[in-house]
Amino acid sequence: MANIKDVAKRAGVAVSTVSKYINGGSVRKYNAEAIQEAIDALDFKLNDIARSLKTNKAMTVGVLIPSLESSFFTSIAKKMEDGFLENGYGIMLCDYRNDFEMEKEKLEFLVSKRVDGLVVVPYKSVDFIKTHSILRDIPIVAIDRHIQERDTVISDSTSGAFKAVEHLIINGHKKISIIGGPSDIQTANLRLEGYKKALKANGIGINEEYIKYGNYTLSGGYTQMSNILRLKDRPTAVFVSNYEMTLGAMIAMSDQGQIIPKDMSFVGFDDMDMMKIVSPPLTVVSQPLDELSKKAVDLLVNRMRSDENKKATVIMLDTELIVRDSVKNIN
Amino acid sequence: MANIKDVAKRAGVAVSTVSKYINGGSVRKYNAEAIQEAIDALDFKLNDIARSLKTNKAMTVGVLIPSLESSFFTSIAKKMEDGFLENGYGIMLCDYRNDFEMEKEKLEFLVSKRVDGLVVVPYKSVDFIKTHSILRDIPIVAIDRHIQERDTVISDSTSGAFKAVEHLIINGHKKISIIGGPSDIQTANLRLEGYKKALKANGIGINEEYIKYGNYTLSGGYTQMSNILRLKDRPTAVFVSNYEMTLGAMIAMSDQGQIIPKDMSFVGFDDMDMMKIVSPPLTVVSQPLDELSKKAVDLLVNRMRSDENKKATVIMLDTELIVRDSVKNIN
DNA sequence: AATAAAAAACGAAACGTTTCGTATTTTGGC
DNA sequence: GCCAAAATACGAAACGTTTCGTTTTTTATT
Repeated sequence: MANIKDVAKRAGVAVSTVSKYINGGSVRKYNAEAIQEAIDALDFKLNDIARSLKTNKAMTVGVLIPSLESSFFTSIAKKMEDGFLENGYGIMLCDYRNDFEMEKEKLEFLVSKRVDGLVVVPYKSVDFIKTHSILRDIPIVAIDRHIQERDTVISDSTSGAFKAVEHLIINGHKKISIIGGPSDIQTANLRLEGYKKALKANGIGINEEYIKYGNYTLSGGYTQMSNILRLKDRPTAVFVSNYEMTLGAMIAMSDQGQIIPKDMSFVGFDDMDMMKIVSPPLTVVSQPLDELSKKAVDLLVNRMRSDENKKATVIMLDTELIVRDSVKNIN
Repeated sequence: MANIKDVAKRAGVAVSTVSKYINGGSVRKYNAEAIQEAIDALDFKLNDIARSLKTNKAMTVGVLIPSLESSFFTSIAKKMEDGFLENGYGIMLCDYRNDFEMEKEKLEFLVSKRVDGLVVVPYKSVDFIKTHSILRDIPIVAIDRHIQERDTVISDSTSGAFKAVEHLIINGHKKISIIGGPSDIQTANLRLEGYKKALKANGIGINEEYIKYGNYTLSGGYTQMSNILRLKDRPTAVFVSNYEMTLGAMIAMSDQGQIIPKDMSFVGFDDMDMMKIVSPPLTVVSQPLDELSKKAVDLLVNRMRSDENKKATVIMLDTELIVRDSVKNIN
């Protein structure tokens, strides 16, 4: 495989001149032509690894999401990839299966690839990122969940959950269950908080039995929904606080021969395509994915380009309640 | 940031000794201890880029799939990632949005990162891969679709489609439509072939009006299903030949107030979780994803480890028809 | 046409590793 | 305790770039 030296030799110029040409520096016309001829003839491809070693820039950003099987996150990943590509960056996409050990491993893997920056949907790595010798110094944007002293883009989980529950209350529901997430995930807590606030604001007491903690996965949603269906004093409605669990909860419903919204009203979280085709179409809290992705890209690109140490910015986006057919009016 | 030189200095040994230690060579005990102490104290992290430059191995494989928003492919990607990790390889995952230009770009991006091997779900890049100067010499495993003279893992599309259509016929259907894929995608052709074979084998004539070509995306399925519903002589059943289009076709049905299987019988392709929770649960042709992923990993790892030029192996896996509730018996 | 200033080309050093041939130390058999 | 053989350590070169200080060439001014 030809390298820059071979090109220089064939073109009859110095290596540094070839380098300059490749990187867009000004070069005398006849040299430019000779170099280009040599590049074509030798089928020279620049060795990015060598360049990275020298420049200490990989022109690559790492993207770490909880799971590749979550359309919510892959959808964001895809949108961000577009944005980064426009800015000249490629991406390395990894997932960590909602596993803390793997989360750390993948973070280190990405760092070992010397990515220039990172977009992370953090699970338990918040402290790890803060203390890890290298991660500490690398530009990172957190999405979906907050990392202290880091640029962060999130949507307003609390008010989203509030809207969802309020909607149920307006439709006459008083016995409302929530399938929340693990208490070590920020969005889970915030959504639970929104749930509680909405109940309180409407003078409805909190029944601890109605509060279930899933693990943000499909099977978690399934399990918790099953538990809810077994309750003696069964709720008339349930708010499921993320996308995967919403799917899982629906499987549980259908497995038990329960009909939405006849037997149970439903409000889900995250408006994926799927929410429109399931039967019935689901009422959901929708996060602005396009905006979220765009902001994340902008923040990270800025951070990577300038090394002035600006303070972290936190962007919180509004959610929207999309009303479809999964809530029964029992007034 | 500490490098291997700093470690050597602090440990009082030569750089090459540190290198040997890091790479598992035998080193005198007191030196090993001193080196480890230095590594810890200086928080030394090996620079993989420098190592890659020297060894010409990145211990990374590139995975290129058509779309990150297709659960079918992300699911495979995830399974393969596990396998590669077990073998010490990290992965770079990319998608190309079913776009040939982007397919080429991403291929070149991955190559520019000097990945050691590639797993590709090829769209139109078959020739590109065959002729491109670098791709020609890099280990590549094709999945889902075949690349000549390359290791390939696919499932038997033709017989899968055959089973699907046969199932419809057994249930009394004669007017059977297919939503196939673009004619430039191999699986699309093979599945169409299976469809035709099944009809012929059962003495049913082929009605060109019943053959629709979608683009393997959700919206393509939607459009083609809408077209089918508009047909004067409407079919009683439809076989949709991939996962995304199946979803799209279902949205179209529900948008037009059509009920499965009352108004139209359905057989889909690829048994994702979703197929179980939609209502009704869908009868589908299922591909063995675990096996497919595992074989792909094995093939590529072997290929990367030995550079003997073994002939390409093609593995074809069997599909399975999973019968659920989306086909009406009209006998 | 001479000269100063600007532009371009040059060559060597550096990035952080691994590798390889050589030098040194350790081991074990006598 | 000696010596050969085995084990380990060493130092320099190399991987393919970029960068920077210096030299050469071109351009502009008079």
